[in-house]
Amino acid sequence: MGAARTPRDRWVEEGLRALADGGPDAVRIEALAKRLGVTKGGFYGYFADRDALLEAMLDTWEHESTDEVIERVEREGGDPRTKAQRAGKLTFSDDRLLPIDLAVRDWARRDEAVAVRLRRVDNRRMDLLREMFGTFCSDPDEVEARGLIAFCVAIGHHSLAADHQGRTRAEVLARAGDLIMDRVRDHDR
Amino acid sequence: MGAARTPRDRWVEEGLRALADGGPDAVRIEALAKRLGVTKGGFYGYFADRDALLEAMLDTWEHESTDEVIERVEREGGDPRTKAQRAGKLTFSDDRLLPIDLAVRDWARRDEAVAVRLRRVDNRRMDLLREMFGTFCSDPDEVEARGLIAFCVAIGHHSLAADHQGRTRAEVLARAGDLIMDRVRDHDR
DNA sequence: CACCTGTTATACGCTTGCGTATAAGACAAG
DNA sequence: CTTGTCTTATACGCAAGCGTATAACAGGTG
Repeated sequence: MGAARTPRDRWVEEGLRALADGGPDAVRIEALAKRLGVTKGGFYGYFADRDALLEAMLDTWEHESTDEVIERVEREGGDPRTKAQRAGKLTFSDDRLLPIDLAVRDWARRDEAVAVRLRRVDNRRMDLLREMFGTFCSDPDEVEARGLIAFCVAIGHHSLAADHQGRTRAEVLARAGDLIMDRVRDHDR
Repeated sequence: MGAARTPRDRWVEEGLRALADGGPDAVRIEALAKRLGVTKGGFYGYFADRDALLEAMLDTWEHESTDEVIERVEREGGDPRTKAQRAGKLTFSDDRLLPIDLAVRDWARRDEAVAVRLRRVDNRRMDLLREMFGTFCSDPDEVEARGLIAFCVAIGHHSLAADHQGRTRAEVLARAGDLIMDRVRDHDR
C-alpha cells in the first residue's frame, strides 16, 4: 500500500493557516495544494468536498482550543488565577491559535454552525474566568461582569486600532488588568 | 441627458450591505447589480474597477462613523459622559453601522490600507472616551486603561459567544458598565 | 419630431476554483 | 520481479466573476 506523502492532517493544518491569514473564503483547495507542493489530486481521497475540510478544521481548532489547553493548564496546577492566566496566555498569546480564533469569531457571525462551536468553546473559557474571579469576589453578578470584561479585553484589543499617546499597548493592558483584577473593591463594602 | 436609475451612491450602499453580511469577499459586482435590479452595465461608469468601489465604501463608512456621529453628538450637547455614551450608542447599537464596523475590523487585520483608516476612526473614538473618564479620574494612565476596557467591551461583546447562566447579555453588560464607570475608586486614594 | 448624450443591457474573452475521471506512479506483499 | 493497492498528477467540464466592447434605450434639447 502506498505511503501518503500528504496525510489528512497536513491539509487541515494548511487550511487553518489559510483561515487565519484570509478568512474562510481564503481556504481554497488548489491554493493549499500549491503550498503543500502537491496538486489537489490526493485531496478528495480524504475529504468529500471543501466543506468536509472546513468541518475537520473546526474540529481540530475546537479540540486544540479547549481540551488541549485545559488539560495542560490542569496538569501544571496552581490556583484559579494562575490557571486562568495560563489558559489566556496559551490561547490569546499563541501565534498559531490567536489568528485562528479571531478568524473563527468573525466567521461565526455569518455561519450558525460555526457560532454553535464558538459558543461551546467560549463557555468553557468563561468557566475558568468565573472560577478565578470567584476566589476574591463574592457577588456572582459581579463575577460574571468581570469575566465578561476580561474576556472582551482579551479578544477585543486585537481588533482595536487606537494608539495610546506614547504608551505601548502592553502598558495600557497591564494597567487594565490591574483594574479588572482589583480585589480591593470587595473589601470596600 | 439620460437620468441615472442607479446612481453611484446606491452601489456604495449596497456594497456596504454586502460587506456587513459577508465580508469584503462578498462584495461582488454582479451580485450587487442583481440586488439593485440592474446588470453591471452601469457600474463601470462610476468606478474604474472593484477596488474603486471598495475605496468609496470605506470613504463613506469613515465619514459616517466619525464626522457624522461626532457632529450629531456635539450638536446635541451634554457633559462628556453623555456625549461618549451617545456616540457609543450611535455606533455600536446601530443596525447599519455596527455590522459594517465589525466587518471592517476583521478586514483591517489583512489589509494595511484598511488598518490605517480604522486607526484614524478608533483614535477619534478613543478621544471621546478619554474626555469622559477624565472628568472623574485624575490619573491619565488609569483614564487610558479604562478607555481601553470600555472600547474593548463595546466591540468585543459582539463577538463573544458565551452564555451567562440565566442572565441576559444586557444585564451583564449593565453591571460591567457600572464597574468600568465606577468613580468611587478615585476617591479611595 | 429628430437629435444628442449619458445610462444600461447584452455578449464576449479571460481567469480562478470546484469536483470528477482517468492515467501514472510508488510502495508493500508475495 | 510481478502484482495489487493506495496515492498523486493530469485533464476535463462547469460555474462564477471581472473587465471590455458594443448595441439598445431613455430623456432632455433644439
